[in-house]
Amino acid sequence: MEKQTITIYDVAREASVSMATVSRVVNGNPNVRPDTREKVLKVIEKLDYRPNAVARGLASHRTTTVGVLIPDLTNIFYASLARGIDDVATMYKYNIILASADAAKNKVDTVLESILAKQVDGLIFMGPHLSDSTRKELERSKTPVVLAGTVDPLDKLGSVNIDYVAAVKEATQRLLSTGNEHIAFVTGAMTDPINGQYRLKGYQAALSEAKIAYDESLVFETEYSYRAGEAIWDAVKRSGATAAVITDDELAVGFLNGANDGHTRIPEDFEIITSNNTMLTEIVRPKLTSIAQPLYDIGAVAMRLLTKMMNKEEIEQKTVLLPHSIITRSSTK
Amino acid sequence: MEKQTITIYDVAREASVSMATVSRVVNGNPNVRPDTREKVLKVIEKLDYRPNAVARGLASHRTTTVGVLIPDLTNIFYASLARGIDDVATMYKYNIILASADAAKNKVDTVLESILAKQVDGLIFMGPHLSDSTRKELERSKTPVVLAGTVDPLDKLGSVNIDYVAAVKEATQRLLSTGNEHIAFVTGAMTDPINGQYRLKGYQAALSEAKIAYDESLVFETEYSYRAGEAIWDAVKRSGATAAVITDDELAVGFLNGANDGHTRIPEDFEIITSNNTMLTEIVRPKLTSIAQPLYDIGAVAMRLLTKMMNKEEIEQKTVLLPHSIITRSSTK
DNA sequence: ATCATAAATGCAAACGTTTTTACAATTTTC
DNA sequence: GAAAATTGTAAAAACGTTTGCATTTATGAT
Repeated sequence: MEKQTITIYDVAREASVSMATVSRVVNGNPNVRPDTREKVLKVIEKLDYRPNAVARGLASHRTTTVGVLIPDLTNIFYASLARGIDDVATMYKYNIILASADAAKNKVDTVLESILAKQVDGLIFMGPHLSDSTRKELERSKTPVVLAGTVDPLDKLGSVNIDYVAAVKEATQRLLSTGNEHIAFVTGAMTDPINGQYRLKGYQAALSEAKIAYDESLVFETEYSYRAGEAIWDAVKRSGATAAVITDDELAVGFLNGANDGHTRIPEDFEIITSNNTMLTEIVRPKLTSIAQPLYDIGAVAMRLLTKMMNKEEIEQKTVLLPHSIITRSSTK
Repeated sequence: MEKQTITIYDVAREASVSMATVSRVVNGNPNVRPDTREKVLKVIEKLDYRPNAVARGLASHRTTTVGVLIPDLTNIFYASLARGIDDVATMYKYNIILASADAAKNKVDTVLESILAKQVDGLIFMGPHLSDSTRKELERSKTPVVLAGTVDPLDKLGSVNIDYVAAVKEATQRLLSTGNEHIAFVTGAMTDPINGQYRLKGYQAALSEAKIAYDESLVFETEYSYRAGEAIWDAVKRSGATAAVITDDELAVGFLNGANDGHTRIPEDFEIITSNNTMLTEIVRPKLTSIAQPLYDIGAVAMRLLTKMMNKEEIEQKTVLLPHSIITRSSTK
């Protein structure tokens, strides 16, 4: 009663051809006469033969599997990217080994190791921070890697993003344009390059162009979660800010509700711009003005880029910047 | 420059032992003398040897990989289950091959086939409906399967759920208790057993016990999405209902905002109970009263159950019902 | 010491494919 | 009609492990 599997050998025998020929048929190799192909296909059908991907992977050194590292499955931002990744992966016949790796918990390297052991053909990395040890691990494995929705400050790996500097600058300018002089910047860990090196720069650039002094006490560093947003509202309000650029929707939504529940009127008394334009921005009241990133596309393009790398195709540019915009809703004047 | 990999053979040679011994060391087989183990470990360290999981899978017929089918990654309900699954999988050293398979698009069987080809040791199936062809495919593969957050009307496969009949019955009773006589039931496809056979039954049971005639025109069948909720609000309102039981949070949130934007006061003029108690219920205003399902746990327990099946351990019961409750918030009186 | 037993190791055959090589059969070319 | 080129097929060697079995070495009781 054990898994008695039909192998390529059974098919070969039954069709009176060699295993090699069956393999060719299965893989669409043109060097097979139409009638033998036909004959083999008949037998495959009859025996209901299914190639074993593991054996195939061992023999061919290709597993048609890619690893995907995601910090948090339940964060809509990452889930949206993942959907783009998944769709394109399926399109190109790749399976995805997904692993969530909370950077905070130092799980990344362990998880990565287990994924690499599975001989994935490529890897997509989401999440804000790529540690040195992770980078080293990746290099040693020589597996093609693309970052999705996160930057590589060393600019060595493939990556797909929007221009975070410009986006945050525009968002800040939008708030400046309605007369705000004290604009808070609420974001995640500054050690993440995307925050500390890119977004912050955009924020500062906008202020500087408007001849407003950068005030560190208006920068709030917290984590990306609803609760964190609720929690930080009071502090931001007390800082004297009259508007905020927030870099994550869950955070922004928590923040907004903190304001709502504290009876501050949005946008009359306080304006908010968030950054990811996920469904959340439309669910809350007032709806949130947001930087619009093409989330699905970032994932999709990242995966597409990865397929090229895995095929060793020529890559015109390994850092792709997708367009962004600002969608005005009701949390700004 | 090609991937010159260190194999078990290299380690064996360098440590002057046989491959078998190295294999034993790597796999923690106790039949190795401490000092040889030590010696081998040193060499492994020195050569930075990493076992190839594909070869391992071929030789041992175990891949330490499980397949996970998810209908929609961006639906927080499923994402929450997935997180539970992922955590437990990691705990037991399994990797996850994740595939999203929109049942609507008939992708399920194709995707499933590709996953099974990868020789996964087990499979977790989410999503409301298990078609006959899918079921057949699963049976033929003899792969252990657990359904998470969905029922098996034939009661053949493992599954982890709450008692959907009781939960919806209680939710309906909650609405009856505040005097509602026309309660709408807003849900997904009735062809999905979880809706047509379980939840509906709970709804009907509550009505019947309250001696209220079941009125089919109060049952609304739509899809699980924010837009669908917004869209259906008017129809429900026009039906004369004064309250609704809704079986998906995104749907409920859309519905709520439809009501809000149409200036119906919740809960004064219309009461709502939703079903999944995701973060969304706390994000909207008024916050939504909800059936509370232990989402993370459903996923976690499902994965745990699957590990037992994969180990061929004795299973006390293959259908697990986890406790539920009703969390009262502000969308009910 | 001696033998029986148990523990540690090695040998070599799987595992189910792909891929290389070689050759036979066919087709093309002149 | 022979030589050359092409095509179709088979045989066998990888791929990097695990594992059953045989063999060697250690252990302990006599």
